[in-house]
Amino acid sequence: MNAISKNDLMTLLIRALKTNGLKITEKRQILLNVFLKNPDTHFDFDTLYQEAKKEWPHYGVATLYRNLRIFVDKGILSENIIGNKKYYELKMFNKKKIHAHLICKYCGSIDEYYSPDLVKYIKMIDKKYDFDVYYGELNFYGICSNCKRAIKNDLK
Amino acid sequence: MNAISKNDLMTLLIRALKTNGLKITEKRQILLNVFLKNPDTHFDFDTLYQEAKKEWPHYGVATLYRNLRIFVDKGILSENIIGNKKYYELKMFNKKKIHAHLICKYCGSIDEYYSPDLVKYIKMIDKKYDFDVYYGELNFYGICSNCKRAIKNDLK
DNA sequence: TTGATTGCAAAATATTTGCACGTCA
DNA sequence: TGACGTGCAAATATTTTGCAATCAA
Repeated sequence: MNAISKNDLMTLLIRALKTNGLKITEKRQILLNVFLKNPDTHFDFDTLYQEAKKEWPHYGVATLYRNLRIFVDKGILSENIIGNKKYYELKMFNKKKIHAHLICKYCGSIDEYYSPDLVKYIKMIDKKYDFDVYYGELNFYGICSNCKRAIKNDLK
Repeated sequence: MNAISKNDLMTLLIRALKTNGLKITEKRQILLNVFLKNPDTHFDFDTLYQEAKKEWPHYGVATLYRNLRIFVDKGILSENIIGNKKYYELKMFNKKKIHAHLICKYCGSIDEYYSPDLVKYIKMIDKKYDFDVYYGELNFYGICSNCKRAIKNDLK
């Protein structure tokens, strides 16, 4: 196994900042670190804000809003709106790039789903509509297997 | 051709209101009529508000917000968030139900796309993840054919 | 040094709510 | 009539902006 360490990932992220002409500030590192600590999570604004404040109590909302926007623009984070909330995730972790979210209406869990069929499907859109897809948001709402099981048990 | 007339569609919508225990008020009819007038359009709040005000100058924001939420909850309208805006469309027109939006980053146009492959794709998710999909939002961002052509001409 | 970044507070937007009045069934 | 719906204004929530101070390069 050659899993990439969190330190390595941070190095990559810092390189990404440099590449984009952004300064490596402590506030930005704190933010990116929140993502690194929990790579599979989709964070909403409030959670990010609370987590950032744990590291730096004076972290300002404006700073967070500004950096989120910059990071999304520069392609470091992706933004996904589910329900009424915006969720952010490190694009780095989604080498799969375009993936789908499976959102459970019962427990609110957000899982990711990816398959080569999705790529095939997108290529088909390109061809059929002469539309160049370069990014996609796919949200499927439904009931996850855990909740299905729980519901069945309740009915017993 | 047996195209359904707008009157018929309004009748269906009114029936939908009744079925859901909602009163048939003038304000609601005005709102639904905005959608009927332009069936293929995805309306944002401001556009809906302006259109409603044309028919009833005192139409209030609260009324519009409330009715939009009710209609979305009852499944009469669907809500889709693109960029920072919420867009609404009559579900009635989307018998296809789950369809994708092709959003052009240049001109902002929003086209709809549907194919049986999408249905197949969703069924696969059901099976593979044991996740019951009952609704989906799919937004693909890219460049539409018109803009591609325009860009090519500019480069000449 | 110098332009980018930050925190704070204020401003601008977006959305919801309380309430008196109106109206659909 | 009576519950539901509406408009207005006020309250909240969300996001952006101006600006002086600070910081990274």
